[in-house]
Amino acid sequence: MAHNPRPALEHPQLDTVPVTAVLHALSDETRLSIVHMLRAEPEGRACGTFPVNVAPSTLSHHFKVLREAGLIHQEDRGTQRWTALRVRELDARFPGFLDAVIAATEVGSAR
Amino acid sequence: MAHNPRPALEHPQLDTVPVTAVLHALSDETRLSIVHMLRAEPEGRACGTFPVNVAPSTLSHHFKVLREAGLIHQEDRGTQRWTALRVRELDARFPGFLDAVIAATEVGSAR
DNA sequence: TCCTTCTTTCGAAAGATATCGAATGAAATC
DNA sequence: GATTTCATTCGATATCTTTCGAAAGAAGGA
Repeated sequence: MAHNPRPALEHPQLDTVPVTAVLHALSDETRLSIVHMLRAEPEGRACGTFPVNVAPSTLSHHFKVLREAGLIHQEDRGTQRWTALRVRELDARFPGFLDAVIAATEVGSAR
Repeated sequence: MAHNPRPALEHPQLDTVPVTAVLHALSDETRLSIVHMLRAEPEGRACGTFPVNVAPSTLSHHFKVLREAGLIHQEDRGTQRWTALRVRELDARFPGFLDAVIAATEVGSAR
């Protein structure tokens, strides 16, 4: 059997993403912590390197939600998948939003 | 039988509300539209006067979610319940957040 | 007191979500 | 080609959400 190459990942244009989808994507603790980490690393990082307390399959699910909400960009690099925040596009589409969320999380007595 | 007075409504301190709860509260279209309307009316308005497409019991549920997330304040006035956005407190706790969400909704090709 | 108005609670149903383990797939290396 | 690594999909489950209609409760006015 011939090997099929990995399917291209879909990244929606931010214009087409409902604001509610973005808010929903961020309303989960695990996902919010991922966004928070990515905010501090503009280069991004590999999926498996996030220190989260869920199984790999669950983590994969969360990445899918984040990607489909337009929050992250992912690309394959060898056996790993590189993940980065779509900072510029997000700032353009939702001015001030990302910063406000990050700031709110940092103050965060409560997450 | 003596009539019991209406129970006092609980309004959490914003310090104690997880950011994720706020995000979740806003991630529903109906609730987001309510917040949007309230943003334009600092005095607030009566529960029943919101032009939304859900049954009264459903609307009541949404108000509860918004209230418990610290987004709105409610008080009884006669037979009606007056609802207002907790703008000042929200701006203090989550600087820039409310404005960013409202702005994002207004641009809103997609909600 | 009776009736109307406003809103909530209750019970129930349908749908979405987070979670995991096992199996699968692709890339790189041996 | 075989093996290892990285990440996903699948199937299953438990929980949470949204939604409604019916019933109940409180306030105010007739």
